[in-house]
Amino acid sequence: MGINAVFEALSHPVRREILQLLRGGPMSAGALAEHFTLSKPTLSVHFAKLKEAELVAVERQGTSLIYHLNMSILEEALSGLMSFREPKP
Amino acid sequence: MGINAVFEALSHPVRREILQLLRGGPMSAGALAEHFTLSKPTLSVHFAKLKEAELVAVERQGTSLIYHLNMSILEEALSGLMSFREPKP
DNA sequence: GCCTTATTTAGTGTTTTCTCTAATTAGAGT
DNA sequence: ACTCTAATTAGAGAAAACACTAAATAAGGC
Repeated sequence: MGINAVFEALSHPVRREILQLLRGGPMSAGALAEHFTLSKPTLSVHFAKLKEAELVAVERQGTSLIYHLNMSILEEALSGLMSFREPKP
Repeated sequence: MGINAVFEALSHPVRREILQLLRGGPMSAGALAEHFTLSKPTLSVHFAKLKEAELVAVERQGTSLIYHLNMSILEEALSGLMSFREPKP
């Protein structure tokens, strides 16, 4: 369930760019959307996929939803890829 | 072009499992196919995507095609993910 | 309670992915 | 040349992904 969703989420360039943007710190959905020419609903669907993969977490702040990176899942995916480098046990 | 194809290739569980199998050393298309319940043509399409992403390389040996891991591309994708861990420059 | 702002959910059409079976290519041996 | 094995390419259909516009939800200020 988990690892599949993570790699599926990472497969789209827009979603990877969203993660890049979040490296600079938490951002609202609207602020993120301004960096793309896509419509807000389209971006919202991308956010949902990143959230489903737990690559990002959401927190409400007034009327805004603030997204931020979830490092631990990223580390997990990372170490999964890392294991390719070691000879099979 | 390159990085997109790599993440696209990594997005399918079967293709990730193919890479896992290749960790044990080079294998022929047929030998790889035996590890799955999918048809050989289907697997062949997965091989093609991995090859397009340059995650694997092919070499003919008689009537067989031998696939093996291309570490350098894997390292590249890896360090690309790694950069998420560092604060933005 | 009503209006505004921020964002998501619903509905729709198009494009892409994934799988299959059938046909084709490539090399090796007789 | 013929045949066998190994693997790919071609064609087709079902399922999923992606983008849009329009409608719904949630919180805050008047």
